Amino acid sequence: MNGPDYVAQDGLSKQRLRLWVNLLRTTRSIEADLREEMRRAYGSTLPRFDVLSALERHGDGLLMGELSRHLMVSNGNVTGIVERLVADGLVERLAVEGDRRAILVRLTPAGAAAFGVMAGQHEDWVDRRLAGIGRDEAQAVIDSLSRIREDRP
Amino acid sequence: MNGPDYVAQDGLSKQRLRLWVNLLRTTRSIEADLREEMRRAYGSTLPRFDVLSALERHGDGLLMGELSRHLMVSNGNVTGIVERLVADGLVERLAVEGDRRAILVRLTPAGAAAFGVMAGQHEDWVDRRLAGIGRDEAQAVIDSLSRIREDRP
DNA sequence: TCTATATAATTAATGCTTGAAATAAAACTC
DNA sequence: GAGTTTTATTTCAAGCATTAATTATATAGA
Repeated sequence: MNGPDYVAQDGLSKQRLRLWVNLLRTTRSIEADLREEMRRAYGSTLPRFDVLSALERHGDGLLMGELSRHLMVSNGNVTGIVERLVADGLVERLAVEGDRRAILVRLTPAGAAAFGVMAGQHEDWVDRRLAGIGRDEAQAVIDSLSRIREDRP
Repeated sequence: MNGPDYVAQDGLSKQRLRLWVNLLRTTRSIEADLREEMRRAYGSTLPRFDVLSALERHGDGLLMGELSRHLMVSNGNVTGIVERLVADGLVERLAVEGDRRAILVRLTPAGAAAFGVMAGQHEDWVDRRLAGIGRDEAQAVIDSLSRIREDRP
């Protein structure tokens, strides 16, 4: 707690804070751009896209709880988003054989079609937004971020 | 659009998409942890902390619009958060000499004191959450993120 | 089997967030 | 200096998000 050790520790903590601020600002900036495009092009939102995307990757459907864990958002949140997607006919709720508490959520054909169109465009928006980043640099950042997530106490 | 070029381009776009997904998941994970701590320790929220933090860095106060740009959130959003902070006595609104449209927002002494307590703790939470990242690695990620933000079209 | 506990999902209250419309004041322009 | 445009902020409606409480069902133990 004296001399160079303390200074080094203090500087490192500040550096990590800078990293966090950069992470937050960058994510917000990209998210704002994608939200704007999604609204302009499809009159839709990112949370809706995220739900469709998760369901696309799990063609057999997901339980509400699984969906909530995949998206890292609360249970009650998913209820509302799925409700609106059901109202738009993009998603359907199915009873689960053998567990009457559970509800399976799945893309409808219309939902799969809508997602197919959006997903390509979405990838393109991201590609343009990250145009300055090459393969190796991307991998390096991915590795750092993965470690942060796994290091969680 | 054929052979290795296409494959390379395609792979890079997918890689950038992976980078974006990692960015989003990591930021959400850290944000969720910080929100939880902030709620538990101070019964407060991150958006409120962000406003106090911006005002701390600008001791003379900020206009609503400047605050909104600093935080990268909408104008109407700031109105609501500042309103609650004013109600709690942490922030005050002042008329601006020479422009009766504008409103200057500033920390009250109570707000400065409250922020002082929270800021140290906040830095510590971030430090622990990013404990696996060293100085050079942090700098490398910061550099990549900064470039992404500056590359904005 | 009865009861206690755990799990799946929804509901409710509150706060955050956006985009668009409204208000009001300042700055231009003719 | 009257009318137009721009700027600063708020208001509003809708959707997103969280936590806590509730409902309903399933599981485990006595």
